[in-house]
Amino acid sequence: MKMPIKEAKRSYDTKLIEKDIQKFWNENSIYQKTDKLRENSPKFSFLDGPPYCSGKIHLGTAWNKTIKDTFLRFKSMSGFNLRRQAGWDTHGLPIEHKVEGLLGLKSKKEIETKIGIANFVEKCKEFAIENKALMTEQFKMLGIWMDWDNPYVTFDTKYMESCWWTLKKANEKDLLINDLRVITWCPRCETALALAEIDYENKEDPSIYVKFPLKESENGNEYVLVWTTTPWTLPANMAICVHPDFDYAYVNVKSEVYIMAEALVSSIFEDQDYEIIKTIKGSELVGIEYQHPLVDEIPVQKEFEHKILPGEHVTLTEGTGCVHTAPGHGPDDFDIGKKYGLPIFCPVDEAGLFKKEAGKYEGEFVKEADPYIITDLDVHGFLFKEDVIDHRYGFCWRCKTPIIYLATQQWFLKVTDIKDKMLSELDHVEWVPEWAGESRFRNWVENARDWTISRQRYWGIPIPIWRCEDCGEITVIGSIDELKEKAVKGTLEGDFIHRPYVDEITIKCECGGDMNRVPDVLDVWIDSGVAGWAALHYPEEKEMFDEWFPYDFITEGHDQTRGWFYSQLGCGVISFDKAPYKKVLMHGFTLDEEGRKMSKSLGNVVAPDEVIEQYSADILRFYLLWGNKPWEDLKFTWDEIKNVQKMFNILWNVYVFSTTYMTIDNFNPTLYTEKDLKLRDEDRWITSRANSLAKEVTEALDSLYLHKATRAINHFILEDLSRWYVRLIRGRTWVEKEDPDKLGAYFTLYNALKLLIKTMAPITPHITEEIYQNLVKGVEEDAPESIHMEDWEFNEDLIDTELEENMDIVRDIIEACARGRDVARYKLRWPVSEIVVVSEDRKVLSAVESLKAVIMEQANTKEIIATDEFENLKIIAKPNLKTLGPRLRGDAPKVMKHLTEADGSEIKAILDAEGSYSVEVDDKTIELGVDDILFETELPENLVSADFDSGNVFINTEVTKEILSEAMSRELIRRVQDMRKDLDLDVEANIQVFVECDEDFKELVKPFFDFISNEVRAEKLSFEAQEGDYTKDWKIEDENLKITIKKTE
RNA sequence: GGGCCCGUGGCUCAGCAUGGUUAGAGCGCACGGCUGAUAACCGUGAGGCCCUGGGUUCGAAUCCCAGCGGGCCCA
Repeated sequence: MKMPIKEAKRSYDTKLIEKDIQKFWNENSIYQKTDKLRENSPKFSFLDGPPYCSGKIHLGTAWNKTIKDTFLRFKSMSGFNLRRQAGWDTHGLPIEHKVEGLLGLKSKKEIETKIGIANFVEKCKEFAIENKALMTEQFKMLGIWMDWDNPYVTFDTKYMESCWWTLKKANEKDLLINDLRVITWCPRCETALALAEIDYENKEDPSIYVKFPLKESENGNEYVLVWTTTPWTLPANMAICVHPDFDYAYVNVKSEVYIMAEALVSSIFEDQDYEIIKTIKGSELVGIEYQHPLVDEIPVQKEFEHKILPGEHVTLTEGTGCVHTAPGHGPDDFDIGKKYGLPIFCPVDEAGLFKKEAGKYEGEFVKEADPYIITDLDVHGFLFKEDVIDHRYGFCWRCKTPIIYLATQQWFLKVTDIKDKMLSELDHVEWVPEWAGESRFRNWVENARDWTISRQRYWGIPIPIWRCEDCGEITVIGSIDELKEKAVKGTLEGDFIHRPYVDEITIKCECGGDMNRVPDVLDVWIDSGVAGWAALHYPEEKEMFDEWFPYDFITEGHDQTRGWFYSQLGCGVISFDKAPYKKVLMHGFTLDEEGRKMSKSLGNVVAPDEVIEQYSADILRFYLLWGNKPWEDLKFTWDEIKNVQKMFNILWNVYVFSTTYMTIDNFNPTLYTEKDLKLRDEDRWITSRANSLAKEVTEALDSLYLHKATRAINHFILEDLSRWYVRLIRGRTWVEKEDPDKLGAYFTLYNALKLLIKTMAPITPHITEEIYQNLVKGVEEDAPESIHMEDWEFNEDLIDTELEENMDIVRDIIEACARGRDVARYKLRWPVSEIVVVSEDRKVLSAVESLKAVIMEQANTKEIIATDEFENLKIIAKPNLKTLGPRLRGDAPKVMKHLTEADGSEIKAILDAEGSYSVEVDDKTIELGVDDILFETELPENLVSADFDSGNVFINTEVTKEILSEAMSRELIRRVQDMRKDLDLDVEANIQVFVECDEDFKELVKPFFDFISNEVRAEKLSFEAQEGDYTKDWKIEDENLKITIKKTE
């Protein structure tokens, strides 16, 4: 025999519940059992986008995992065998920085000189492991079910091995190249950065116009005018680009001539007198030689030729149309340099310091050299104008140092060669929302450039390239076995695959020379890009891969357009010629209440633990899926969290209400079939609603419209269950016997609640489990051990849309009755004799007919009538003086007297039938037409009306003796109930009641003795004064009375 | 400069892919009510050029075009 349903705790103690439930899951291995349960079901594979091991999850991460968890729990209940391995991103700059800080290291060089790479890497690893453990706990607190015991971790040897394999694959396809190119560079981290590693923020920079003197000009006074915001790149100037098709003007100002785009002349010389001497095409300027403005400072510059070159990239949006070109410091510049055979002159080293070639500026940090360069230009008279500009600039995403462009030798993946394949693969991926893939991501891929994958750092997957010292040949190692086979020197044990151990391994080249590893590590975006197969350790292990790859579903934030969505697609195409995922949900960002990004510097970060601490994991989860559409940014607002909490409180109250009565009656739904019960319309209605809800939620979750699911649940709990159904059945729960009518309510409530918590389980796994363990497990012998092991199901046959529509109408009507009573100051506690519902809508009339009992009880009326016309209205006819006044003159008052005295409805009938009505006045007969008479209606006395959507209600508020008698009885009951509550009596406790009052009052309530006794659970109701446990004076209407209650044992 | 998204009462958001009575909630505000789910709850009311301007249509918050404002990504 199972434990029966127990009375729920009065207060909703979320923290305790969640702690207990998580303990229950742990101790009974519920997660493992749930997965095992569906082991032989159809597969559904999911890949977790690995969060970075920063140590603390933020709200966005919480949102991300909540979406994943909800969808996966839903899939699991729907009968799928899931792969939901958690993943961790562990390598890279953020941890390196953190460790540098911890160890008090100030530069990259100090890592090698002060503590050594081995110690440094070891520390990074320790740090990652620590953080991973911390974050796992935080995710568990949120109730996220993933395989936490067997996650994939990017520093695992096996994981890295799979990554190497992908690089080898790239090399086989000739997609792995080494090249000198201008790339984005962080001078603080002294490493290359990929586009995905750059943040853009506003920054102030100098904005200067520089005069480049022509080598030969008539009066020696002609200059090319050039604009730049990076003066430090001027030492590397090799050319000036003009657009061959634009018009260029020779502008004479004072005694000097400036060459620049004609279209921009007025914006540069706005307040000055100037004269355009001549205008020529840009193409005509090509080939003109000029002199570098800083030759005195940078002697090397004397050795170069400087010319004007054509450039299609030149625009007229800003500047002068003459573009300073430094092939060592800009991608466009670099392309021009290559095209015209310019030297790729880059006098800046990896730390951003000017090298010897930079002459006077040697040793200076580039950005700090700006003022010196500007001053020098000014001294030479080459500075035309100096200003400051506030513009968007790129920063290293981890250390926030402004990036610079440098020409360096790096390793690239030739994404440009596989771009077309990536785009065609993209067509096979389903995106939610559609535009995320069709527009946003497609646009990003279309503009893809080759991917710089080498990093000059330590904590990362070492690039698996060995190069021969003698012949320069390279080998890309694709597995540990291959390395072991080819290695001639170095350790091959322990964590040998990380730096520095891997650096010591040498390989024999075919030429007989020694091959050493290229000392770079890989861009961390490669780490996660290969997760699809590295997590399965492919190709070393093939079985799992065949079962699960490619993945059915992934979901991440919109920042991953340039990140993980992209890196996975690229790596997938390199490795398998296909996208590794089939369906993607792109979700939004969490913003603060003002819609700003949450960031430490703004101090507006809300931590998930803070929300869990104050509210609960379930409330946070529900809120995150409720506040907004998943793909839009979510403004986090505490007020809204509070709102969600209110909803859960109400759900809890419904649960408390249910268990209170079910416990008293020791109710067990498995003992009854529908034959034993009396089911009312409202029971069938809530059953229908519950199934409709389940259907709606199914569709919403399936399509990832998660907000629709939560909103539907919210509506059901508040409107249908709490505000309506519980209200309707309240009377039935108070009956003190094995009443089929009461049992019908219990039975229905039980099943509605059960279906509701099952439907909510994926979203709020704790509270639903809590209710399930008591309610369902309390009575159902063969119920699964956990709600999460239940099957996702609902019964479409129980959905009765007509009944649901009728109930909607009836609710409207009942609310209208309440409004009417309110206007008439007539309490709901007092019954009325009759209510008439008037509507021309047949649906309304039939709804009233079919749910008559509901209205009668809720509107507290003895009679309900539905009709399309209300006959009791008094119709008053009045003359239309606008038409009659001028016509009748003196007779008008007489006609008025006649009309008001006559029966209005009779006049209306005649007028409607004959089109006119005649009045006899002083021997005259006056014919009145339709326009001559106005009708007004008047409610008979004791009648009050109110409107609802498609009609009106009329309430008869006449207080007859019978009505008053019942009203007084109910008033009395209310008082006694109030006193019971003051005494804090058990719901089922019996009492004795003694009432002292006038004889009149006694007579009034006498017919309701039994009713009163029953309602207040009085064994004895007497009108004699007697001592008791509690006595209180009351006033009902004008009646003073004294009530005494005595507890009975 | 380009791509994408967003713009609905004071606030947070539905509704918009599929155009159709009077645009819905909740919070807040004002007023009222209820009292065995009650450290709750319920009702009523005020409050909307649905960003602006064009267009398509019998009909536009919804579809199309242009603009304005905000955000993200890129140049």
